[in-house]
Order: sequence, then C-alpha cells, then structure tokens
Amino acid sequence: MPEGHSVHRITRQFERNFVGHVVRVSSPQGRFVQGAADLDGRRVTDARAVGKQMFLGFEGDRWLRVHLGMYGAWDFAGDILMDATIASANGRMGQTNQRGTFLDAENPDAVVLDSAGENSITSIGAPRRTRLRMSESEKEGARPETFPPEPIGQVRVRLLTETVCADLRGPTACEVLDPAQVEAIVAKLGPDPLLDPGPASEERFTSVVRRKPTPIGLLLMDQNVVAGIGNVYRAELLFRARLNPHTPGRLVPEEVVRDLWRDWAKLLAIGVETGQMMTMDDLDPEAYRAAMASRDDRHWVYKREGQPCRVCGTNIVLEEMGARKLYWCPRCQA
DNA sequence: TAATTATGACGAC
DNA sequence: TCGTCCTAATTAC
Repeated sequence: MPEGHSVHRITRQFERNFVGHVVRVSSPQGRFVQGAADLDGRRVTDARAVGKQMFLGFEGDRWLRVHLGMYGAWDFAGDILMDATIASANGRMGQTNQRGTFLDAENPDAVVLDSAGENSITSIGAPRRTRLRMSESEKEGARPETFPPEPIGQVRVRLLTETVCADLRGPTACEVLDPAQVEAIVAKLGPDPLLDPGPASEERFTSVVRRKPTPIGLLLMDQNVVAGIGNVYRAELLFRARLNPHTPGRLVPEEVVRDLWRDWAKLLAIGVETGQMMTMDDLDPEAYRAAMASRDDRHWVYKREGQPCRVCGTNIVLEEMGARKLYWCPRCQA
C-alpha cells in the first residue's frame, strides 16, 4: 500500500544499514532462489528510490528492483541504525502477538520494550535491537529472541548483514537487473520531486499534462507522468487544488498544473519526514497532534465518502476512476 | 473459518 | 474493462 514517501523512507533505512556491507541473500519462500543466489555474497553499493520503486545496487553491476505493490512490506530486525526521521516518527509503538505478526501500532495500550528495557524510548545515534515493519507506514514490533530471526510468513527475499536482517514479503516486483535495464525503467517513469527537484521536472510534468485529453484524476496516478503518487495522494492533491478530477489535463490552467506539482513536492517531503500521509495543512498544534494520532482525521476527502466536506459540508462522494476508488467533494471541486 | 479489504500494475480482450 | 498476481490483517458469520 505504499506511495512514494514510504519507498523513500525504506531506501533511507537501506542506505543506513546495508550500503557498504557484504550481504547474504536468500529466498526462504523459495520463489526467488536464482536471483538470491546471484546476489549472495556481494557488497551493496547503492540504494535509490524512484517513485514507488526501489533499486538496490550490488557489486558486479547487479541491481535488485523491488516494487511493493498493494501489500508488500520490508521487515527489518536486529541492531538497526535508525534514520533520524524514522526514529522520531516512531515514538508510538505496537507489539507482536504470539504468532509474531504485527498488531496495530496505533493501539494506545500497546507497549514495547527496546533493548534497554525502557518503554518507548527512541535513540537515534545508536543501533536499536528491534523489529520494524516498513510498508505504507511503520510499525515496531517486539524484539525477536534470536538473530537472525526465524522467517515469519512468506519471505520472498532475506538480506542479511552481521547485525541487520531485512525481509521482503508480498512484492509485486522483485528481480535482478543489469544497469541498462534499470536505466530503461527509470527513463520511462515520470519525474519524482525528491529525485529530480529542479525546475526541469516541473516543466516536464506541466507540458505532459497540458497536452493530454485524459482526466487529471487519471494523469496523477500515471507513473509515467509523475512518479510516486497513489490513490491517497491523488484524491488529496485534487481537493487541495479544488480541481474536478474529470477535467482533461489540457484544460487545466497552466498555473494550476504547476501548483499541483509543487504541492506534490510539498506533501511528499512531509510524508518522508513524518512517515504519515498528512495532507491537511495549517492546523494549529493541538489539531495537528490529533490528526496525526487518528487515521480518520488526516485527510480532506480520502475514505470520507458520505461524510460532510470539511470545507463546505457537502457529502464527499466515491466513484471509480482508473479501477480505483476516487473520493472528492462535488461542490469544492466543481 | 471464510470473506473482505488494501495507499498497484499488467496483460488479454 | 476485466481478470490476475502478490499477502496479511481485520471483519463477518
């Protein structure tokens, strides 16, 4: 379920814990045995996020391409070096049940012990012995008894250093590529504001959108037009722009298209820093805390069908667009 | 225990 | 436009 922000966060964790290390690579599930054997024993040289995809570079011109799709996830375990943004975003914690699966991190009664045996202490500099699931957001689980831990469920790939283990489950794509193949995939993707922050990206996005007869609600989800936007950010960006999702791209005023791009860059940056898809701005500190605490209060329109618009009171509607659920306010986005 | 759901993307018609 | 693939948590029965 991750959109672009989560992939950038996951990539940061790989930069911090894997780049520069020789890794053991395996496929406990058995569905990536060949690829794992090819990568096993090589040094990780690079970790890059492009839109919703992550590319992990290995010595010998090998790249691992991973796309998490709707329900893929990375589980980190061991003595994990926390990226500063990830450590600070995870003051609230979940715990694992007896089967070792992750419970809801938003359960206020959940308590987890870190390596020092203290409750909910996040240390940034030192590695923390813990278990961390990264998909759409992050959930911290109970510390495993052993290292490396027994694989839980369907683990497509396990990457292992001396101290850290990363398990990939449920990806929609997981393959080994050569540099030319990586280049071909990246070239086809639209710009990612974090990867290409320059004005050229805004130009490219704007000119493509302004040429197309396709509804803007579909263009925003098209990874070849702009990389990293998913169903949540689509709905929220359109509302924030007060834009009707059915408007053909070429009929959206140029300045509005440019604003869309800049707003996406802004929301992505917030998502990467906080780990949450917070799409409501200008909240006072109290309202902001409440919004971050409750998934129900974080968005203008997403998953709010039948509820009154936060701005005009009109009921938010739900319709299918691009085989996905689109939420919007028919009055504000007339 | 089964059905449902999910913040993707692809290929066949 | 539809079916298909990937998996786990939650909800319904």
